Amino acid sequence: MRRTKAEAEETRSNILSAAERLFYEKGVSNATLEDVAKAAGVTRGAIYWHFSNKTDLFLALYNSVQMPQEDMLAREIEEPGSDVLGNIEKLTVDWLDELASDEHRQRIFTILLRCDYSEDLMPVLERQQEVDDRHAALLENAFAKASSEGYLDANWTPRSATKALWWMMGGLCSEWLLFGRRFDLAAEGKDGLKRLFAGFRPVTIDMVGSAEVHSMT
Amino acid sequence: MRRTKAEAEETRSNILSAAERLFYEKGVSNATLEDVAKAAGVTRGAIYWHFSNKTDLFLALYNSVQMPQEDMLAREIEEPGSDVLGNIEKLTVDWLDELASDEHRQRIFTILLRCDYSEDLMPVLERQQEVDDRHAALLENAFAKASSEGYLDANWTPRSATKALWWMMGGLCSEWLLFGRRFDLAAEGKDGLKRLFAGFRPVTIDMVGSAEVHSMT
DNA sequence: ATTTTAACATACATATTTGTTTGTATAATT
DNA sequence: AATTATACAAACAAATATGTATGTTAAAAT
Repeated sequence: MRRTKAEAEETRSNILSAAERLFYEKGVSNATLEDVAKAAGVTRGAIYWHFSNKTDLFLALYNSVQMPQEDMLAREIEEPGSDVLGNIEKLTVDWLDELASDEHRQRIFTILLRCDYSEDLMPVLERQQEVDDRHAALLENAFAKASSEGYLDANWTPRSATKALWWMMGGLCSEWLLFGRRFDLAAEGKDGLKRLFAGFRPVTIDMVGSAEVHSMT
Repeated sequence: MRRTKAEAEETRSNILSAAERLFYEKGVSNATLEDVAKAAGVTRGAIYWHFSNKTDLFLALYNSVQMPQEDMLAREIEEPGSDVLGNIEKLTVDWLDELASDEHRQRIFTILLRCDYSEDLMPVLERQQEVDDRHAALLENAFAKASSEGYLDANWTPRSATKALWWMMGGLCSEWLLFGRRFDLAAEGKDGLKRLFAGFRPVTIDMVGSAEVHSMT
């Protein structure tokens, strides 16, 4: 039953998809390698051939998903003179759209969210932290640029705006993923972001007219 | 070795605390009942006497933490004429303070966040959802009251404000709990909430002065 | 055409965890 | 004071998952 290299690569990939489905459905630690093997149409022998153990399989799965478009974010910031806040907002909304339409990514993120990280999975947590930190730093740079150009309302600092956006995105996606996707992520997210970003932009005189003016109490 | 009723109740509580610590440290599914028993200074016999199995123990632990102060929120809304938005903000900040100073609650929440919910734990997830929904509904009521009294900026609706606040709190607490509490939850949370709530309040003429006025492009 | 080796399947040995059963000392009951 | 039921500990049985070792077949290599 010796397979050609292409076939072997296919079973490897089959194992990975099966692992993704089962880790997602039963949780990483509740899914057994026997389950994964059966779902992939192979025996554990195949799994142990391609991966050294469950942790290794998990790490391979984790590495198989390419993380969000940092480069895009970085490039958007470079673009001079354009509407920086608008760019950030668009990028964020796009990211939500992608997540909403990519079940693969949904499952991976869900797995990452709700797996309990025992000691051997710590590298995953740490790498997640790294990526997050870099990402947040880029965001803060973008907001800093917006701020220096006068496009950030005085109420916000680059750092606070970054965090508000970050936390809102985190809460939004977590709730959506963990609680059965009970709402339209793209639509609701877009709406929420629109309002949040409206708050980021400086207030202009003509905006005040529409609101009732309250006297200070 | 038959113990008095009080002693028995104490071992039961010891088991619960040990379970809390170990579920927190190793994750629910990676912590064995033997671990818990050892940590509690008993044998598994004691655990099986007080609880029927691990799931039951987990549920008991979950039930032992009283959920956030819905009643307080409900009462605050009733209070007439007062600054509703201010009340919500204060309540939220207080909630963060409590979480920041209550390690017990921190561990419970962390456990709930990162345990993978296999089928037998589903009741927990569902109850969490229930509580969350009720809580969110109360919040929305409060924002609706604020709105009807003209205290909510036109940019926001009760529902959108609720969600923005909800998601931000969720993201904030999740990041803090899951990523090693790397920042000052109470301080940063308070700051972020201050800015978010500033955006909730209607803009008044005198606020515009401090900001540079940009011409419309 | 042989030989070798890659890509698995199969079988096995072991460790781990769980659930249950039995034993037992003592508090509570009568 | 004798009995009973409680609150466990200790032992046992069974299931489950893991890791490894061995077998097998066909693709490559020679």
